[in-house]
Amino acid sequence: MNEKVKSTVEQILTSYLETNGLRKTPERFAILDAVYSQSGQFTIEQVDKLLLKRNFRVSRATLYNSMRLFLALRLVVRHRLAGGTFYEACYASNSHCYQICTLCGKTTIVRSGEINEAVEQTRLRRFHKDYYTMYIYGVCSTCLAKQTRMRRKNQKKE
Amino acid sequence: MNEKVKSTVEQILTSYLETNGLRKTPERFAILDAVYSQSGQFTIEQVDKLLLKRNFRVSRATLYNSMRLFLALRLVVRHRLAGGTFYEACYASNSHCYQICTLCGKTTIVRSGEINEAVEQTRLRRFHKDYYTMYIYGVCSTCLAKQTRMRRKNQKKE
DNA sequence: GTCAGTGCAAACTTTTTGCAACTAC
DNA sequence: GTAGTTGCAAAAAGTTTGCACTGAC
Repeated sequence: MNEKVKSTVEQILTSYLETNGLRKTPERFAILDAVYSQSGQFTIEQVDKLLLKRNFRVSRATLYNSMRLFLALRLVVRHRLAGGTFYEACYASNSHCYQICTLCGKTTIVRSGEINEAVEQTRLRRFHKDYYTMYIYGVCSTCLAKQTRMRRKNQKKE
Repeated sequence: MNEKVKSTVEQILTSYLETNGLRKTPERFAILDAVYSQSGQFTIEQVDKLLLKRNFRVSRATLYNSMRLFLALRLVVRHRLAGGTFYEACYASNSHCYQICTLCGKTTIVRSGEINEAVEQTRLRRFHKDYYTMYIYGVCSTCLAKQTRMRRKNQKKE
């Protein structure tokens, strides 16, 4: 993640902490930086490892506390998928759409104006929309190819 | 859930087990029936409780194994939300859209032709679409009203 | 100096696993 | 009879909590 984004989210965190009378601890900023140094989806474990590599030790509790804070500020999103819990830095994009392969678990972000539009258009009853998360499940081309190959093999056997 | 649906899903399970050389154990059918006796979202715990009420004891392992089986057959969907993990009976409707209140956690199913259409229209790269799950986050009218009342109160104080 | 925040370890929740016993086929 | 399944208990994974200590303000 580039430095400009990092300084922007740092700014968001700073002003949130200040206006709410919370403390600007080095841990929070170190964790935020580590989060925005990840590419794509990552686990709590990976954040911890990166921090250690940078010689910054934090406790599990602090790590989870900070992630919960970032989650509330929507500086990260959390995905609790079949393969486990993953986080993702998400500054400035509130709604998200992913395609997930049900065979290998590979997850890719999808950008679709049509879907955005459709959600926008949809009127919900007794509800004020804020943002959405969508998971489109299916089979990626790699797994599809494997399946096809498999089937051919089995047919030859018979 | 009505009896017709129950017998249909039982049928689906039966034929799956038969064609795959798996066993039609009483546990599997008891659990499936309990799942389809729930209304709306439910937890593993609730399924267990209903089974106990019916004098049918199953181990945790069997419960989870069966749910995993039903998940694969798409007789249930699993939601791993902030408030915990919930399951939902879902025969014959593959894609799902929910509105979730980020304040009280209330979840309601949304039926939107527009969204279905939009997903249908969206072309994904190197991916064969199957079904989707969408969560629209926001604030429900009840919580919205509470917030508004709260604000008025605070303004009066000042 | 004060209190929010941290580290630590233990607790807790949820889910999985290994193994012996059981049973559907 | 023989695998596929189950029950049990222990383990694993993921997350929270209580408490003493620390450090940002």
